Amino acid sequence: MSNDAPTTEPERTRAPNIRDVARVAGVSYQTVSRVLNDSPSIRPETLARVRAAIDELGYRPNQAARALVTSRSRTIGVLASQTVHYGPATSIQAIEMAAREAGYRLSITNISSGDYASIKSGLDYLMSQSVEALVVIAPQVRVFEAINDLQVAVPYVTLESTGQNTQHSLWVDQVTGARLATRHLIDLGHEEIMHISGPQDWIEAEARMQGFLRELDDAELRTRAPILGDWTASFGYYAGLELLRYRDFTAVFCGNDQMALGFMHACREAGLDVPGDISVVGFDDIPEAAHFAPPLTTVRQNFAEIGRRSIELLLGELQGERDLSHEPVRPELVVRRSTGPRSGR
Amino acid sequence: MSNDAPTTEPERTRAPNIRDVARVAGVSYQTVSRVLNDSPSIRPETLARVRAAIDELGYRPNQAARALVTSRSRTIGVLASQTVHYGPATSIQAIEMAAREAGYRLSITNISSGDYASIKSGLDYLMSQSVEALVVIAPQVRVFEAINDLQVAVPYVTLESTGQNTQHSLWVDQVTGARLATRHLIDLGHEEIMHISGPQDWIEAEARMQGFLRELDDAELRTRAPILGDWTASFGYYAGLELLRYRDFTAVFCGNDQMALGFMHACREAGLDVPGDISVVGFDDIPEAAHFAPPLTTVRQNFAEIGRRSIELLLGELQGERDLSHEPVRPELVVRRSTGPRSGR
DNA sequence: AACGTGCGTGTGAACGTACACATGCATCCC
DNA sequence: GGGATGCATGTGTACGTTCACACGCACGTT
Repeated sequence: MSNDAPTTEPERTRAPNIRDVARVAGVSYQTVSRVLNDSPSIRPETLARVRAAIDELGYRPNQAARALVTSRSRTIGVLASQTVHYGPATSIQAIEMAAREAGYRLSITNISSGDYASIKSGLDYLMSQSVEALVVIAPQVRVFEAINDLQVAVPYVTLESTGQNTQHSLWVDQVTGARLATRHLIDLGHEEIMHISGPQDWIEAEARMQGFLRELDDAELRTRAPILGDWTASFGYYAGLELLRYRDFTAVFCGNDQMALGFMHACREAGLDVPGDISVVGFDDIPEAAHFAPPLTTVRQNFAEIGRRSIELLLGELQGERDLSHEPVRPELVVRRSTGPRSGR
Repeated sequence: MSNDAPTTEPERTRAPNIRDVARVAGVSYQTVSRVLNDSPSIRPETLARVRAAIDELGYRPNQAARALVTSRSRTIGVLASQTVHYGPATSIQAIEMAAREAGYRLSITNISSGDYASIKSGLDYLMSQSVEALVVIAPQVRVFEAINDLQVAVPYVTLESTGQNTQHSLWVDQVTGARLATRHLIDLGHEEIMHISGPQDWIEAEARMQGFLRELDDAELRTRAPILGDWTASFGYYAGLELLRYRDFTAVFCGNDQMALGFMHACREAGLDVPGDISVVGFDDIPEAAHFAPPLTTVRQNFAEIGRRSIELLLGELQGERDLSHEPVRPELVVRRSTGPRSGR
């Protein structure tokens, strides 16, 4: 009763810690810590002993303890929307790889709807993860409000398209991309050109629309109100059915490839030939675009590059770099078969 | 010199902790902890005071400290591949939402190539995050090896298609899905049917192929070696160009919608009509499939459901539930315009 | 009146790591 | 040969939280 034999079986199946490693290696735990953090002043022999002990025990540093004491979470937050689409998905994948390479992990949050409450709750969640930085791939207009309201104090990057707010944004020159697409249609002789845009609270959509309108303006062609879509093929289809009832245009510039696909579907149903009767241009160059019927002329964006650069920018800022200016990411026109000269009709 | 005035400005811009909250609320830190953990025995008045203090200070619990002391990371790992595709992306999104709802966060790792080293390193990374559970959306054959080699001790779920290994897998009845698709072609009178499958180390691809072969077998039709693809539209296109040189078949069942798209592209180039000359069936029902030319007959999978169920299963296992059997997720045939009766030729 | 019982709250550990500092020892220079 | 310098390693402490336990008090029971 007086002895509970406290020394027997003191270990459960607890994960080994830094002190266990030290004991096995015959050094102090601090030396082990030094090995883990690549301290320069370690004797090669000691280093080897510690390494051996780590392998023997299958030791893994406890990230929680490390985060606690350094007060660095080594986490980058991603506020995303529509991640099932090719563009965001590709960027996120590149972000994930770049972050992992730099020793950061990712915390991704999808906001289902684009309303303010949903954005705020997503942002709130990321903050509760104490992310060190933030990448926004979402409708940004409302995100900016939320970032202010929640007093987000970490560096963040959004994809911004006009090169104005270079402080927090990765400059993707979508205006030029849209101008390229529009110019291409104008060069083919089209004078009545429609635009089916993305949702207006996406800066990407807004910039593409601006590029479209400016290019038409420069060519002194008639501009008309773009249709506000939602990025989906279905929207492109139904918008097409509607628009083709009047058919007072000979070309369409779609805000992304999916909507272009839907639109071309509507053309087929209306008995119209693409590009014989109507030319169609998309945006993004998703891998499927080359296999649409007909293969789609579109504007290629290097989404992976965008993802990598985002992380580059954030990491720079985390390391206290001041000058965060950068070259814009430039899209590129890919001409395929969905565009042709304006029909003589 | 003797006084460094140690009491002045003791606080930097440190985040408030549980003790700061306690001080403001006039209670002990333990009481604050109880509020945070929804302890039942708290006087309503005290609760309100603590809540007010939390709001006033903008306090957020430190997850690292919490993880350290509870030795629970509240993280679920996702080992993924090809996340830019619709299916995985949709499942992951559902997983993310279900996990977040349950108070878990996600750690997603993409493996770029499917080789063993890459898988192992991805898995290793997830283990270093001390994930509590694991979802695998990747070529699984090699993943199983890696899981054994690394002695993964956490519950994990893979998408498995045959209902054999119900211990660790979510049963998605893709065999039946493939049989549905094949049956549909047979019912239309086709007797020479090709199959372009996914990569063989994906269990999904394997199961779809099995379903295809078995259904042909039951109908006593000739089976031939499927083409082993890589899920991409481009592969479907080039495979199509090759296959159509002989054209000793009247229907094709593709392992996913993208390959079907590419195949139909090849048909157009070869001057063949779908479904007039050749019927095509896909798999997955991506949102774009309804707008292909022609709209694609395919097998719908509820990817979101799969994602939710995965988490449900894992959470159950984490809470010590023993009986993890479940109903299989059943795919469903969606007949559109890419299939038709065998031509009389 | 003495006793257990429950509720609401407080006190002392412990989790595993990194940082600041201290120590022992060899080396160097004048 | 003695002090300064550098290297390799060890000791205390803090990070913010939860858990096990202890405490005081009001209540009902014996």
